[in-house]
Amino acid sequence: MDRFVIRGQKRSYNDGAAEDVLRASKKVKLDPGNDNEGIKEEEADEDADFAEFSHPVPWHKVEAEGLDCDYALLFPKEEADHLFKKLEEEVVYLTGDEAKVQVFGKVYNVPRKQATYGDEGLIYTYSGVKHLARRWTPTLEYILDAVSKTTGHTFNFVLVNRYKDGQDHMGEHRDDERELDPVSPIASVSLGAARDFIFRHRDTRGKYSSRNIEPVKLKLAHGSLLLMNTPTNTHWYHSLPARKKVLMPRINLTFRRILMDSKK
DNA sequence: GAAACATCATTGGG
DNA sequence: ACCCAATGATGTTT
Repeated sequence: MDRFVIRGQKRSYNDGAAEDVLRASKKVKLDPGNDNEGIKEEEADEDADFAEFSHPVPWHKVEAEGLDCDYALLFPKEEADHLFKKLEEEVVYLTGDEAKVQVFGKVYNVPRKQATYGDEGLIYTYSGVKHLARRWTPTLEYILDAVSKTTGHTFNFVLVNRYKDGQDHMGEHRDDERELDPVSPIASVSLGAARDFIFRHRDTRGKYSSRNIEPVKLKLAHGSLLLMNTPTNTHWYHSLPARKKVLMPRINLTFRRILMDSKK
């Protein structure tokens, strides 16, 4: 299977036909089995959308007030299958105290598995606990490379979250840690079981919310890439809700740019 | 009708 | 001021 060789291989969507594929697929439904409001089917400025990326894949703009995301299928199924398997072999998840979180005085296991990888010396803070990033594995480096080429952005860190089935989930939060580069997008790669992903505007939370803005609901497919651009993460919370009918695992990689010498 | 889902209030130490 | 997860209540959807 040499086409999965790490680095230096031509990607299947990068061949001569890519431009035609790109033109042909103006509108891809993210959630064909579900006719809901999930994605706004905007297709006004395809050219503008694609122009900013050096590595053309068919992007789909997801927009709302203060929300700006781009969604694309980055890896074809075969390759996504392979990458998932390799990550299952390579990724070392946090255990023990590092896999626990304290909420209202009680200690819980986080309802998923987490790992942090990145450039040497990078530290990620989750819920008050600092985690030293492990060195990149070959597969993570390969995916990092694909994401960088596709988005035109560089990243020096990835948070890996593994959801063993639909019971595993992540509560509503923002990725607005102080150590993150505020102008850099966050790139979220999904492998394995497709899961619902929900954005909620911060001003719609709670009983006496000041605004009435519809949530933005996506289904993150196997092999997909969701780019969350600024200022999405300052105005919108997101969550990965439990879905009891999902029986298979999902691995999510969120690539970030962490400021190295953050003198605050 | 039952199960799943959605939303809110409640719980506090760091 | 905010974050993090579970639980119970209540309402809605499938």
